Amino acid sequence: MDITTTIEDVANLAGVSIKTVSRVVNMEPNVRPATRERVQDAIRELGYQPNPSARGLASKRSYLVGLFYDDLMAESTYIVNVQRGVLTRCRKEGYELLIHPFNYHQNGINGLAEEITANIIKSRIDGVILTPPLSDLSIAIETLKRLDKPQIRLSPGHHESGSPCVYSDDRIAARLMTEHLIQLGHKRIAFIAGHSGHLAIVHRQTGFIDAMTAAGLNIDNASVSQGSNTFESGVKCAREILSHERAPTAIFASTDEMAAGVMSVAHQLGYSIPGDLSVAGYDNSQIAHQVWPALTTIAQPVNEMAEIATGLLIDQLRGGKKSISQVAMQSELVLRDSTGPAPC
Amino acid sequence: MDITTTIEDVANLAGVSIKTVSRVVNMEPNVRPATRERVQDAIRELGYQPNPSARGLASKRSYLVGLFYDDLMAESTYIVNVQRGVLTRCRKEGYELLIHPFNYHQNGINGLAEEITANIIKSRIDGVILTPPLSDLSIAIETLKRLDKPQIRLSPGHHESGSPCVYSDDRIAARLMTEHLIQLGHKRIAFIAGHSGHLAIVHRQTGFIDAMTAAGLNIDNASVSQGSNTFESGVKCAREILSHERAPTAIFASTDEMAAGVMSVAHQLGYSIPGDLSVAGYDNSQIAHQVWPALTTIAQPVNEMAEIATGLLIDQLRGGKKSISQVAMQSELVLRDSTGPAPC
DNA sequence: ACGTCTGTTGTTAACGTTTAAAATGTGTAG
DNA sequence: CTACACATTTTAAACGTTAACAACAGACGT
Repeated sequence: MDITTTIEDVANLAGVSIKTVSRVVNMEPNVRPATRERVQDAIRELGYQPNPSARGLASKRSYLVGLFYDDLMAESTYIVNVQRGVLTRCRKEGYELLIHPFNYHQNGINGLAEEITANIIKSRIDGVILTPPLSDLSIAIETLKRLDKPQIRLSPGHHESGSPCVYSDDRIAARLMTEHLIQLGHKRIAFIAGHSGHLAIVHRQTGFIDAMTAAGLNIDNASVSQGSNTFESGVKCAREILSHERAPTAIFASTDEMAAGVMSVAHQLGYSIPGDLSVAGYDNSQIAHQVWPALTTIAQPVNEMAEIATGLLIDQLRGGKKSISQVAMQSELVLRDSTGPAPC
Repeated sequence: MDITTTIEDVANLAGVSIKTVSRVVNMEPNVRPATRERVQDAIRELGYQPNPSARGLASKRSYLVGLFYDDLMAESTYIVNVQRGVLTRCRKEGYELLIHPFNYHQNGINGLAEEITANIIKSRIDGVILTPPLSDLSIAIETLKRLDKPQIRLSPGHHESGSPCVYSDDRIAARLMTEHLIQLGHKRIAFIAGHSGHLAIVHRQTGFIDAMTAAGLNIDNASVSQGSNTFESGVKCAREILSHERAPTAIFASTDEMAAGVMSVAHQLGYSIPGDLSVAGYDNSQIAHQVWPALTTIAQPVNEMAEIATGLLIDQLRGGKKSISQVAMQSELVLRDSTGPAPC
């Protein structure tokens, strides 16, 4: 129970050398089952916890993983869930998590490389989990490679880079959502794109276009407007979209925040949702439950993806199987009350 | 620039012993300015970064601080801002942050003590930042004291415990908000309380009662209803409150999420805000901007509080001034468009 | 000039673990 | 019964830093 119990105490109690204790602790082979048992008993009895600093010094590992994300995303449901998933896995595997938000919009893209380098050198991180939009910046990927830091990316789609990655295909999911709207009879559907620095947004837009094209529906200039992921930008876009003479009967916003902005405007303008206008979002954020009616959206299994990614990273750190480098996960269409049949 | 540069390399380049380099790195006294300069040049030239594991091993410090919070709060704007503030200060001071969400609702309050103990022993944390509602549980405070871990609390009000704390007085701020509503001419004001496990909520309710009593306004049973901090609970309470024959003309919800729930119901029932009904929240969460009209609320300087708290903790860790143990910060009334004059 | 103090620098031994190499046992084939 | 291979265990030397103490230098009072 004492925090100052050392490997030597355990060795003495078990009547073996410290190296044998080390073997047991690290689950190394070549320990006789009986010995292993004896050591484990001693560990339990003394409540021994290996000293991470000593370990780190001797083995040149820190048992720390870093979560790198865009500070602008810090408040998003996405990042919070990633944190949760990563933490869950870290605890299981005996790793700790260091969170590192980045502010690369001020210093530009080169500043980012420097900032990453500084962070890696200063912190003793063993490996990095990269989240969007950082995970889609080759400068980030390459910088970490140059520093020889194991990394795993969470990404909105398949990627050629060959760097290990857990992804869900946003293009397919966006297509799914659009098809849902089309099935409800909507013909004039508007899409609100988001921050173009996010690859996810690009994929979602492509998925929208895929579905529209496949259904033979018209995509004119007015069909796609440019937001920036935020509620406010959703408001702005909606004002514009709904001011047109032949306004769409459905709006698919590429983030839930923007969709919430759309709904707010729609209510103000007297639209009934989904009677007059269907609204769909993407991400299954908290806000999707906090609007009325509840928002139809796409849910990625963020928690699970983060857990899996962390697992893969730790495998990599343990020098194990580098084979599995790309894992695909399925997003889900969550039908709620903000979408309904097109008005006649 | 090489990550494997050691203190010895620096010592050789500067022509001094490693101890002198150590002195310079740790800003210890008794180094001649000229020597210090020479060492600093060498450090710069080699891009030397002290090895944290070696440091930790020798000094029994880890340069890691832990942020302990309730996992249920993980998605709140509050916790996100605390994370940001803490990180800002940690970076300045050369510390790293370990985030530790706790799930003590399943295992009960005793489970919490064990969980904290396990976390402290396993992780090499030097000190802990406790956030509400953990910071108001004496079991948490006492457990850390027993483990001899320096701690600092972020709290919604003054506290007798004597443990160091940065707080903003929620009672006073809630009184301020209530007075604002009273000044607008409201006489029937409803208060929606939140999760009673949060001391903040209790203080906010007391502040509400303070103001009502001081103004000679009636507080009957119907004036205070019981929510649980969430949007959904706000919806539930609002349905009830607004179903009464003499419904209030203003509702003060003790969290923004609940206030947003209230607004959603009010819109559905055809109330105009703030024409027919004023709504106020607390926390200045993201959602306060994402409702229409924008929500009048109370803003705590969360970022700043977290920074200061972290600074105090690190001072403590450095063995410095333990004198300043309670810092009070001012919350601010943020007037937006959801509150207005009472209807005649 | 001498000792003494004070500020500066150096030396040596931890700190608790892993790694590499050496030593001991244990079983099996000849 | 011996020898050799192989599994298990021990020993000794890192790892890079700080802590404790020793040594040295120059300033100062006597």
